[in-house]
Amino acid sequence: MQHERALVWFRRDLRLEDHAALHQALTQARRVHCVFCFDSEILAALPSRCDRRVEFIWESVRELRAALQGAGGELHVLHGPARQLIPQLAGALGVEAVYCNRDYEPQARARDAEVEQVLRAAGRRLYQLKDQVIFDHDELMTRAGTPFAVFTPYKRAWLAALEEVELRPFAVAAHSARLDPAAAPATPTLEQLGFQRTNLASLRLPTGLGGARALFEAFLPRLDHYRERRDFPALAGPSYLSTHLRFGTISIRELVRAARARSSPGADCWLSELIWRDFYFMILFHHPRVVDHAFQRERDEVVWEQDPARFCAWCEGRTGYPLVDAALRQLNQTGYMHNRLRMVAASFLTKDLGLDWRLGERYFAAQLNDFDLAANNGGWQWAASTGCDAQPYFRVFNPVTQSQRFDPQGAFIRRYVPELAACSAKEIHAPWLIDAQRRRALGLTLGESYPHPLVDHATARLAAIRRFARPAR
DNA sequence: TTTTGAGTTGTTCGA
DNA sequence: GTCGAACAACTCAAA
Repeated sequence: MQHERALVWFRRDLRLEDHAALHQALTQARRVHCVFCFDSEILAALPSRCDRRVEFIWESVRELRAALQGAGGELHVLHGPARQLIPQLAGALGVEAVYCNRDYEPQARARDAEVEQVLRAAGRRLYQLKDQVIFDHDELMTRAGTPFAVFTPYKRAWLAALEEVELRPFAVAAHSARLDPAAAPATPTLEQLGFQRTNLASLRLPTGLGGARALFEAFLPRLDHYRERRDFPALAGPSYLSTHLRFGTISIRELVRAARARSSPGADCWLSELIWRDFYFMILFHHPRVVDHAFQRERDEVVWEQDPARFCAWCEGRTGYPLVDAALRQLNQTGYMHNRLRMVAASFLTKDLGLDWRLGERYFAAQLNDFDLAANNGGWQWAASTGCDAQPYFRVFNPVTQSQRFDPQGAFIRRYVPELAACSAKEIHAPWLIDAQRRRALGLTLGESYPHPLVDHATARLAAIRRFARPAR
């Protein structure tokens, strides 16, 4: 036994099972305390006091606390600056070590480095465990010893390495008697944190461990169909686990085990998406500059348009392109956007409107329940053709073609753009092409009941390609 | 060191 | 409607 007392610091890993830091602490210490801190520095930076993510975390923390109590332990729930409160609590409890799961975002790394320093000055240790990813930033390297920069070779190396590991769950139950049950103050209310209720409860996004379990169980029978269904926003193709993966209410290892247990094209395809997640964490760790710069340095020279009115129309789902508008309205109303639509929306902002990818990235960051810096940044830079392994710049999505291909009946558009609900499946993708008489019959007045298209796609596409083309040599 | 093969998600044009 | 080529070279990763 290495330590008499330890403290497990929960952050984006709000579960009890298959939890690396908790498992390690229970293995190495006789007495284990647990803490979660609503970090006032993070909360203050949020754009709104009405934030589904905060409510989701708050609900999940309450469930985690109940689960810990059920297992014979307790969860200290703090509110304030984590980099001060965590070392303070470690001191008050007299622990020798603090255990947490590693975070890859630049700000979190800075915070953790500071906490480690303060703890060390007081003679305590901070252990950071691998838990968010299957393979850490330094575990998969090219033969030249450099980090991968292209997905496919990374994926090959990742799959080869997966063959060599067992991915056994980090069991907690065996040592749960070591959890310390000493009472802790009540969990602050949402109001005390400075936040209001949102429409979270009305969404199909159950919170906490139980919510993650329910979504996972519901997805398993669909897993084998993932590949055929995932691109159609009107279908239940994806797992809808992204927010749970973001806040760690389910373990990535459990998902990978499930994918590996099947051998179907659907399971392989889904596993590939999980590998993208590891890939972007790795990229962010090695290249923190991508947070506000193009991964491809020469793409920082691209001159973007300045047009706040158009940006605003995009945000509000008023571009006049039905699928793009449906996508943004889905985001605004629910905090979720289907992955296919994230690409369509990002392509439209950066290629059709010629606006800086960082604007869209920050808007998504503010709105997405599942917002994760690494994946969001990677996805935006892919779509904007500025990233590592990005889409070639001349490959520009056609918002009408994408609409016809991936929402052929217009079912998804009708859900979020009701003013077009009466249009036929043929008409709904490009309402400006409907002739005047038929438009009157539909009660559709462009510019009034639904906007004119903000730009002409064919023209915008050529402008986008020019924007990226290098000057003639 | 040099060479070789390959690269998430697409669109348009012309035959 | 269907098909293949062009889009534009460039860089990465492995042999």
